[in-house]
Amino acid sequence: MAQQRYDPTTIEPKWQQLWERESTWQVDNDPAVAGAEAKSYVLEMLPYPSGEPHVGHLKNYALGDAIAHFRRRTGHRVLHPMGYDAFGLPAENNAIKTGVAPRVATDKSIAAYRHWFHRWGISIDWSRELATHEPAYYRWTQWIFLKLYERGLAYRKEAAVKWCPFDQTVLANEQVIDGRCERCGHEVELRQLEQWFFRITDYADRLVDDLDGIDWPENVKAMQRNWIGRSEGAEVTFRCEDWDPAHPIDYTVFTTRPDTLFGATFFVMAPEHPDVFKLVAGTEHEAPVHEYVNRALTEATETRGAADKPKTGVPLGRTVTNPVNGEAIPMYVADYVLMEYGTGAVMGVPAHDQRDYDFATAFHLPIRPVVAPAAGDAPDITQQAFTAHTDDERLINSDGFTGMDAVAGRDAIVAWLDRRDAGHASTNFRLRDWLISRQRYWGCPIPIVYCDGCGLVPVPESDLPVRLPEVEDYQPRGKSPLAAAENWVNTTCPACGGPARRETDTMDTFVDSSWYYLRYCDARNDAAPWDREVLKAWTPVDTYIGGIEHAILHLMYSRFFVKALADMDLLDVQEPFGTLFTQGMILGADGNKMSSSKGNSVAPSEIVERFGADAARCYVLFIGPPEQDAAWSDTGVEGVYRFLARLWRLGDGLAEDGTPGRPADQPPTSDGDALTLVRKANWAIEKVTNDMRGRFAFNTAIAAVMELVNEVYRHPEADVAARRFAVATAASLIFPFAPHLGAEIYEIVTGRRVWTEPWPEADPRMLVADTFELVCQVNGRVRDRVTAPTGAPREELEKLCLAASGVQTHIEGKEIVKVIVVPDKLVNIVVK
RNA sequence: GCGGCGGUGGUGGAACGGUAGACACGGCGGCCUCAAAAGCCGCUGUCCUUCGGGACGUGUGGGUUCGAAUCCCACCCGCCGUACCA
Repeated sequence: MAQQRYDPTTIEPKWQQLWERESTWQVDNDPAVAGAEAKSYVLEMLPYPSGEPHVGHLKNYALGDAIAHFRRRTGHRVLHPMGYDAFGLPAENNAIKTGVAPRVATDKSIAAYRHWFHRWGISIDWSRELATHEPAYYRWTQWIFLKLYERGLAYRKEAAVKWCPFDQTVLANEQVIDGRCERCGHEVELRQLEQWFFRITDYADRLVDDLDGIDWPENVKAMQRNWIGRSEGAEVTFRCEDWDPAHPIDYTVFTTRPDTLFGATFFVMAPEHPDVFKLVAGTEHEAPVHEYVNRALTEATETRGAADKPKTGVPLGRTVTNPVNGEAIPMYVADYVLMEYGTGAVMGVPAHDQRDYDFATAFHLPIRPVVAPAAGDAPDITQQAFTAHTDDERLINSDGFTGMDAVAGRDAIVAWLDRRDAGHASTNFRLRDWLISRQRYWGCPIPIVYCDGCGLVPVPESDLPVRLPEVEDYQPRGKSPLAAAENWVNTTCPACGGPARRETDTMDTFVDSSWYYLRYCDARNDAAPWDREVLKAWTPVDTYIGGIEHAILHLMYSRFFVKALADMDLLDVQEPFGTLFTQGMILGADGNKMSSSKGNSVAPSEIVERFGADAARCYVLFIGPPEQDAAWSDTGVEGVYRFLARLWRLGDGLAEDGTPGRPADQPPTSDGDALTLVRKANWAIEKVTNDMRGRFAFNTAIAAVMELVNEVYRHPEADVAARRFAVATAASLIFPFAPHLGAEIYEIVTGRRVWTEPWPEADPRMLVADTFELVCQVNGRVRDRVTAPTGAPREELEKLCLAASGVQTHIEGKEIVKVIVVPDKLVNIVVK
C-alpha cells in the first residue's frame, strides 16, 4: 500500500462503472417515488455533435455537474439530462465533401460525445437521453410546427430573404453577421422567395418586457433588447399631391421624435421603395434616379451600411406636404434610408438628427431648429448638438405648439395628428419574423403537403413523423436535395386523397433546440411531446449554463416557443430559463481563441489521459471565475493534479490507521494541532458552501479545499480522529468538482458513499477561535498586531492596542483625537 | 455613436468600506537521494534599511470616510456586443 501513487486511471473507471451500473443519477418523474424535496433543473446547453468534445464542453459540463451535485446534496431532486443537437449544416457539408452520410457521421460523433461524458464522470440521467435527428424526437418538433400553424404563428409568404450562395440556402436575419453568412462567411444576397416564417414579432413586446423578471446576466438582456429594438414614436402621413393631383398618394413615416415634426425640411425614400420609379416616370429625374437606385442596389451591403459614408442621394422632383404646417417639402431617394426598417421612408429633420443633418448639409437644404433648452435661444446647430438633450427642452418654431415642454409637445402633436387622421402613436421593432425554411437536407422535414386541389395542407398529427428519407446526393442546387427524392416527395393529399407533393424544405435547426429542454422532462412519452403535469413539476429550468454566443438566437427563440406554447395552454410557464449563467471561453495558452490552424488548442482527451478527468475538471474551474475567459496553462493543470495527489495520499495514509466503515464525524473534543485542523475543516465547509450558493465562485471554493489539505500536511501530529475528519471533509467538499477522487477518499476513510451523504454543515462554535489577531492601526495604517481574546469588550481592545509597541512609537507626543474599535478585528487610533 | 463589462505582483487570480495580493503557476533556497524523478519544508509586490523596521503600492486626477481596490465625480485605456434602426 505505502508509496503507491495517485492513479486516476484505476480510480475513475471504478466509479464510472458503478454509477453506470446503478443508474445513480436517474430521477423519477413521479414525486411519490422521487421524494418530496424541492426540484432543481440544472441544464447545460446541449452540444452539437461534431468530432469530439473540446475544452469548452469540458468546462460547460464540469460547471453544470458541480451545481447538480451540490443541489442533490443540499436537499434537491435534481434533473440533469443530456442530448444532442444532431441536425445541421456542418454534417451535411461534410457529407458533400467526403460522401459519408450525415446520419452516419452524426451518430459517430454522438457516440464519441457520449463516451466522453461518461469518461468525465458527469452525473447525467441517461434514461432521458435524446437526439434531435431521431424520429422519436422530431416527430414532436413537427407536432409543434403544426400547432404554431394552426394558431397562425407559422405562415408562408413571399419575401425578400437573405440567401447564402455558398450554402445554397436562405438564412434567418439572426444568422447574417455584417452581411455575411455566419456559417461560411460568404456575402449573402437578397432573393425574392416564398418561405416559411414563425410570427415571433407577435411576441416582441413580451420578449422585451419579461426580461425584467428573469435572472440573466445584464449583457445578455441588453443584447436581446437591442436585437428586438423596440422604439416608441409615431407614424405620420405625408401626402404627395403633385404626382397626380386627382389621386394623392399618402406616405407614412415612422419617427421617434414627433416633437420635431415642424423641423422637417425634406423627405427621403429608400432605393428599394416600390414607388420610387413610379414617381419619376417620364420626368427629367427618371434617368438619374434609375442610375442611382441601380448603383445602390448592387453595392455590397457592407459598404453601403457604413455609418461614416458621405450621404448620397438624388431628388425625385416631387414634394410631400407636412401635415402639421402644410409645407411642401422636396422628396429624395437616398441609400441611408433602409427599406427593411420602418416604412422605407423618413422625414428629414436636419436640426435634430445627425444623418439628416449630414444629408441637408450635402444638399444645401434648410436646417430649422424646433426644440431648444428653455433657458437659451435657438440652439447652435453643430454635429455635436444631437445627443445633448436636457430636461427643460421646449418647442420653438412650432406654430401653436411653440413654448410647450418637449415631452408634452410631442404628445400634443401626436394627438393633433390623430384627430385629423394624419398620424398616431406607434411602436416600431427591429425584430423581423423568424424565417425557418432551409433548402437543405439534414434537418427536420416540414410537415406540409401541396395539393393542386386543396392547396397547402398540414400533415395530420396521426401521420407524424414525416420521416426524413435517405438520399444519395446532398449537393444543394438552389432547392432542397429532398426535391430529388421523388418517391418521398410524391404523396397523397390528406384532405382529398388526390396526388400531392411534400414540402421539400427543412426547418432551421434552431427550431429543434427551441424545445428540447421540455422534452427531457418526459423524454420517453410516445403519446405526446410531454405530459403537462410532468412538465409542470420540472419547469422552468432553474439554472441554464452555456456560452454567450447563444445570447440572441437560441435563447430568444426558446423564449418565443415557451410563450407561444403557454398561450396554446400546453404548458404552465412564461419563461424557459430562470437563471442563466454564461461561461467564459477557455483560450489557448497564447491568449488567443483556440483553433487547430493556430496550433494552440488543447484536446480534453489528452488531458484526461495524462492527468485524469478529476484534474481536468478541477482545473477548468480553478483557472478563474467561471464567467470569465481564461487562457489554458499546462503547468496549471499539473498544479491541480498535484493537489489531488496530495489529497489522495492523505486518504491512502488513513487507510492504514483509520477505522474504515465508520463516518468520520467531527471529534467531540480536540486541542492543539487537532483543534486547528477541526477548525480549518469547518472554515472550509463554510467557505465552499458560500461560494457555491448563489454565486458560482468555484475557483475560490477549490482554493479553500486546497488550504484545508495544506493544513493537514502542516499538522501530521494531530490525532487520527481529527485527521480523519479533516480528510473526509476535504473529500466531501471536493466531490462536486472531482467526483471520482471525492468518492474514493470518502470511501477509504469512512466506508460510505459520499453522494448519499448530506452536504456538510459547519459547526458555528468551530468557526471562531478563543483568540484572534487584533490589528492595531494609527491613522488607518497598520502599526502592530497583537493577540486578543475573542469577544473582548471594546475598552479592553483599545487598551491592548494602545499598549502595542508598534503603536506606541507612532502616537508618542501626539494627541489622541478618536479611537475606532471594530470588535474581533481591529482598533484604529486617530492622532493629531 | 450606443449598450454591457473590465483595469490589482513576473502570470492566472483573492479580498462583507477594516491586515491588499488567499489559492495556484513561475522563480529562489533547503531536505531526501550515489544521482535524478517524485515528494516534503521554507522564501518570493517594489524600493530603502543601521535588519528593529520604514516608505511606496490596486489605470489617472479629485472627493467622501477614522479607514477606499471597494462608494461618488471627472478622465484615460482595454475587451465584448451592436449600429445610417429614423
